[in-house]
Amino acid sequence: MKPEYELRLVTKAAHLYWVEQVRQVDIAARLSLSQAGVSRLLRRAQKEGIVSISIKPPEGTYHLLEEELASKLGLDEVVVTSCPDNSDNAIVSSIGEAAAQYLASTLRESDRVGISSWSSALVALSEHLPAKGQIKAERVVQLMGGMSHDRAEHLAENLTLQLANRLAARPAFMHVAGIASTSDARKVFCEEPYVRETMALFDDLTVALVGIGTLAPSQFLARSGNAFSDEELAELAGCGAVGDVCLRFFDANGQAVSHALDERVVAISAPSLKKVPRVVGVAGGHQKVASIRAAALGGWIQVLITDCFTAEALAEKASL
Amino acid sequence: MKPEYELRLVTKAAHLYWVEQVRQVDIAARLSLSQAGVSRLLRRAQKEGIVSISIKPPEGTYHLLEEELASKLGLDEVVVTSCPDNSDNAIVSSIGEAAAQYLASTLRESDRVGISSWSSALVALSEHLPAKGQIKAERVVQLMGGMSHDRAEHLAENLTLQLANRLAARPAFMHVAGIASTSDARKVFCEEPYVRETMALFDDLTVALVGIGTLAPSQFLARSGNAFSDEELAELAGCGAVGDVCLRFFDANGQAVSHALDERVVAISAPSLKKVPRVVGVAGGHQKVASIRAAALGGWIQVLITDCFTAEALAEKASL
DNA sequence: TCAGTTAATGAATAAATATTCATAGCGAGG
DNA sequence: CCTCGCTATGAATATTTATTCATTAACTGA
Repeated sequence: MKPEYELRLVTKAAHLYWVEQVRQVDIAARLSLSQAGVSRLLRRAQKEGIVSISIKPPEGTYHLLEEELASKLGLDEVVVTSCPDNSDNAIVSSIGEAAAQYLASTLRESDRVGISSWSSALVALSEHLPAKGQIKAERVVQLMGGMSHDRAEHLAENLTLQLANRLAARPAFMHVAGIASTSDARKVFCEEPYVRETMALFDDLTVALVGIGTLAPSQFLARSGNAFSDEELAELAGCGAVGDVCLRFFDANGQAVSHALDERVVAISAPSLKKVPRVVGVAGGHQKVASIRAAALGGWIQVLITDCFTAEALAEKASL
Repeated sequence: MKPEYELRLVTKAAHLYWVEQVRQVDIAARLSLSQAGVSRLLRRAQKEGIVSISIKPPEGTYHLLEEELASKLGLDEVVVTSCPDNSDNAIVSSIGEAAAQYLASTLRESDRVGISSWSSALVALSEHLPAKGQIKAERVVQLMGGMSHDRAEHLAENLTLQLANRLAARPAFMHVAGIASTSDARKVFCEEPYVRETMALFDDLTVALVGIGTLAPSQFLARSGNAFSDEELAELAGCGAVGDVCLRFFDANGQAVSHALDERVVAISAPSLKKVPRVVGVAGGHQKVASIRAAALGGWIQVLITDCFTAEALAEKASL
């Protein structure tokens, strides 16, 4: 058959199928060939680029950026939220809400959820979950100690509790400070029955919700009074550390930085954290770009929820 | 659920499905919903115009023009061929070839094919059919008399014979002139056994291949010596006739023009012609635009095969 | 608060599409 | 002229997608 007429058939079939929405059997009848033949014509039309299918993302969605980040950072999924401006307030609120949506649509009743604390984004997440519990989980497990020693904020416990309530899940608390004064003190903490019980759940989690920290303690964290000192931070920086997840620090490529301070942290261990099937990092802000990138590259998180400004910066940085 | 996140899901599903070619079940798994849900998201994506599918016709194909003509002229199918220039030679050759392709891909072995003659495009059609007969028909039936009275060309018979040979079909000839000198003479012709036999087949055709004539006899037709005189043509024109199929004349809207000359034509009758399920008109050239349009509007043909220049002119005319 | 209505959901099923397989035509090389 | 391998084809089948249906959740107006 003349190639020109063949092309005409391909084009016609493509038009009928994709534009006029005609079924393949009907096209087959009209073109006097079998349905299998039409299927083949259509495959050819795709291969030869006669049809082009394009997705135009609605305002406020960023699927290309998400794809790009997921592939460049080796993540399973990236959610990029639109955000009115790049202030920390706006970012925290928008990614918190998105994270809530993400949880709402992916959480199963059988999930055992770990939660790191000291993150305003995670607080926002919890607050955006519907209070009426149609979204459920089995357990909500606090991943790091968080009790403030000089204020009665009990922030980490509060967050864990609130999340557990909203998810109609049984909570597991740490009830101790996240940073012990010495490694021996940490050992003592870990011997506490509460803590042992909770830590026993770490290897059985299905999801973890974590913030991603930078070396400079966030205002939030500083206010809690529960952070490393400037000297300690400087020492970590000297070892190449750029950020942390649950106070487990890593360098710019995500490689774990081992350091004596590690021994004072009362939290899920790096190996246990890496064994959690789905770690969801919720973070945004220009000061966090480097640590987010590192957390992703190092495999500390599988899912990233961030805002469009941070996402842009990450994409730019990743493409260098 | 927040409409923004919902949109994100729709977009994501659309991207995965149409760009990444992921199966709905796999998308469902990734998005944590059922396959039915994905199907619904995708439907929404189409409805809301998030996906746009466009067909870009390869060089030399004219599917939009074909669609337009088919709908405006009320035809089942239109084939528009590309054509190097708008000379009659180029047109006849290209539409002849296209018509051959069309026949090749739509003719069944059980088809009974009528053929009008006196048309250079039909000659080209026949010549472009592969001589080795993989395309077959049951019968090839001459629809009009065509024997020249002063030259031994036997053109119509030749065409019928050639077509029958190429289609491995049994031919049925008229063996008389297409225009009798008087209506009585026509009656005598029609009593001829040959003619009666052939005409008996007219009501049982499945396809007819016809040229479309203008009032000014074509050079081809004039040379055959078998045409109406200038006075007769003027008379027809006076009745509003603009063209003919098988010497059955019609006006600009395709309404049959009845006239005494009708009684002298030895050919398939207008009613019989209109009963043929699929009449394929093969014609092109700027002088034929009006008669092609009329033939289509009057329901004389169901399929039109023409060139891109004529098609453009038809589309322009039809949109007025 | 509660019945009545509407909308959303996924399992089951129906419909549509892709693939497999057996067959037939065609060209190249004996 | 024949045989081999290649391609093209449609019937049968497997896979994938759309729809139906029953259930549940959410919303509305007493």
